[in-house]
Amino acid sequence: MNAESTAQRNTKQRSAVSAVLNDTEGFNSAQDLHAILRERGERVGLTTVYRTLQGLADAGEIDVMRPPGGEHLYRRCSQGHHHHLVCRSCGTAVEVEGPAVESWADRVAAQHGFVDVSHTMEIFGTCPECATKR
Amino acid sequence: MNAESTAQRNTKQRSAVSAVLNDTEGFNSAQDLHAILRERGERVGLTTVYRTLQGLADAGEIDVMRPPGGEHLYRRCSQGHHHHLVCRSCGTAVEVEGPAVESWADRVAAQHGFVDVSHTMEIFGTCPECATKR
DNA sequence: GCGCTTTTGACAATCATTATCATTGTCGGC
DNA sequence: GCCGACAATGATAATGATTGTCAAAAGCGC
Repeated sequence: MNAESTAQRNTKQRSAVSAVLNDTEGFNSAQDLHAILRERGERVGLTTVYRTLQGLADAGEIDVMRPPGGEHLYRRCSQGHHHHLVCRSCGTAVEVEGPAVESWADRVAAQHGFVDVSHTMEIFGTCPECATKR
Repeated sequence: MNAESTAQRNTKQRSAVSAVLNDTEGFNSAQDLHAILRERGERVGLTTVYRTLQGLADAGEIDVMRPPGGEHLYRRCSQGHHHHLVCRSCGTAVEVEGPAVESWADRVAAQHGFVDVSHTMEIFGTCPECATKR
């Protein structure tokens, strides 16, 4: 048994996925990223995109969001723990930090005796641009 | 066209689904609820279960959770806005309130000019029982 | 009771994600 | 630089929850 099973090998595909995540701004679904790679002429299988994204997510290098609608969305984000304020219309995402929220979640969990605590939070709304447009 | 299309009719199926939600404690998937109805001898189609749950969720009578894993989980909850502290192992769910979180979310969204704001939050952890067991 | 309208439910369709497995590419040692 | 073991890849099939469809079967108002 070894906890250090970081037997990750460097492959072109992995770099390609990572590169696309660098170039794209908002959240993208796995299928979107796959399509972008295709357009770029990169030969990457859909399966690999999923696997790579999972790996990156596990490594904490990208953020995953599960919006109501069923698709997983991925995005390269700044390091550290933070949450997202997402526009329902255009998908623009703003990174926000809420130390108060973190501590509140931990505190509440501790009060109930829960350990090994994590949490998820997303804020949805309509951004100024989309609000004026409609 | 009428915005007041709350033309809900009372049917046995709807009562049955609601009854099961009353009897069950934790979160249940639509398929679980359907199975329970079957065991009870109620004749309810899977489609109807989904539709009924959606309706109840829209009406705010039940809560929906989308845990990482893909299934929608439903639960009858106390009225009003609140969040859940869920055990990863046994699924026990505690309702928690966090006025601070609500106001924080609203404030942050407002700062960025977002309107029509909503948010989702789930706290995951291991409950005392499961923690001592392992 | 009657008729209109909603609801139901069996089944098919959808669609993102995961599993499969033979082939290919990397890495580390020689 | 070359080789062999082993992880990574990727085309395809499988999975499985959710949604769509539409004829038949209840509700509700009168």
